Amino acid sequence: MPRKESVTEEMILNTAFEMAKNEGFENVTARKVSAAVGCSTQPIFRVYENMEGLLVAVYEKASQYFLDYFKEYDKSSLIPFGDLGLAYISFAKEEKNLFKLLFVSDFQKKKSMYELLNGNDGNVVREINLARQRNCKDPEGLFMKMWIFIHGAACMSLTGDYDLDNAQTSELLVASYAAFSR
Amino acid sequence: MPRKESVTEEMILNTAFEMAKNEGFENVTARKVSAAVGCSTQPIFRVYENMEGLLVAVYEKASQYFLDYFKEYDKSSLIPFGDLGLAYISFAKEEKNLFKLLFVSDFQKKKSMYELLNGNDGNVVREINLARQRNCKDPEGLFMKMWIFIHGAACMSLTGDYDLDNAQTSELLVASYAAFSR
DNA sequence: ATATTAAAATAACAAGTGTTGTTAAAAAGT
DNA sequence: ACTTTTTAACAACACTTGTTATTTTAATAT
Repeated sequence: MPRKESVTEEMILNTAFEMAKNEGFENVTARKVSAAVGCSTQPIFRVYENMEGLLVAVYEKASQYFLDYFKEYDKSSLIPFGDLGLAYISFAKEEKNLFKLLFVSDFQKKKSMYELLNGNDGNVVREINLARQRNCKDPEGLFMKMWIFIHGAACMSLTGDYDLDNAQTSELLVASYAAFSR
Repeated sequence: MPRKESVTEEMILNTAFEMAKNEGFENVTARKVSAAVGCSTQPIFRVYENMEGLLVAVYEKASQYFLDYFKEYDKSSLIPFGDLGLAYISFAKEEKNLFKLLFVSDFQKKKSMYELLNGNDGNVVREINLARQRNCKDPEGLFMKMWIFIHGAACMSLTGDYDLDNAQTSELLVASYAAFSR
């Protein structure tokens, strides 16, 4: 006897996510989402308790999107942190809005950088172990230095102050690994 | 014959700047500024054509504030880019809101990172020349690498992912200079 | 067919934003 | 005193935000 739902949680979340991706997280508003879905604001508040609920869901989807992005990424780097770093910088360049949300915003429910990077597959731990296998004496310290560098390049790309392509970035990471790991 | 002005441009700008510094640039609104000044919104629009005019003035004041901050900063680093880098990271830690405005936001009227850093005194050029004097073969390339690293540390401090004090940071910069400059 | 019941639409509220008439107030020349 | 001129306040407009009360719509069981 109840009316069949025509606006699903999936429709709302996908639309809100695309909006965060294309127009920025701060532009995800109830009215804009509902207009894009093609409904009133009401279905949003049936599915989510309030806007914060939807925004948390968008954030979660964004973090999963990043992990999937990395999983799909070419894994041919010769150095530890090379693939992860190249994917990270490339993600910053290609998905500025999502990168900002995940790694530079002060969104309340944000995970720490390490937690998000590591993911369920232990991306960071794996790379640190790889460095250890290569007789690096302080793999954690190496990770710290490498990641400060990688994060710096990624953040500079957001403001247009970093303009190297993937091949050049790859060389740069190899050079910085060589510099830091002696 | 004119009525004496009781709300000056200086009062408005100083108040708006303090607000950007303490509560964030995005919270500088006409009503909040006027409430803090203790007047109506009217004087703001007498002095500035519109809010963008005030915001640009706040931005300019913030960039001057950064340059003054650097000028006052301890200049005892033994390496090129050491003082500038340490001041930059320290500024990011102490003045998160202003740092975000100046170096990570997408404010329309923003200067490029290099332009702002260099300032009127040629801070960057001076450091690059210092590196050249020390027989560095590619001082510009060294600056790029060093600054990617420095910017990375500064940005990570914004999100709580970098937690070294000034002494540790100083050591880190010396180490990275040693690594990059061979 | 009709009653039931949940979904969706409509419309509104309250709070916030930039901005702009209009009006009151005050200082100074006449 | 009176007029001129500038400043500032008040109030309002038009807009956006999250949220919610009310009404309409649709699907099904009876």
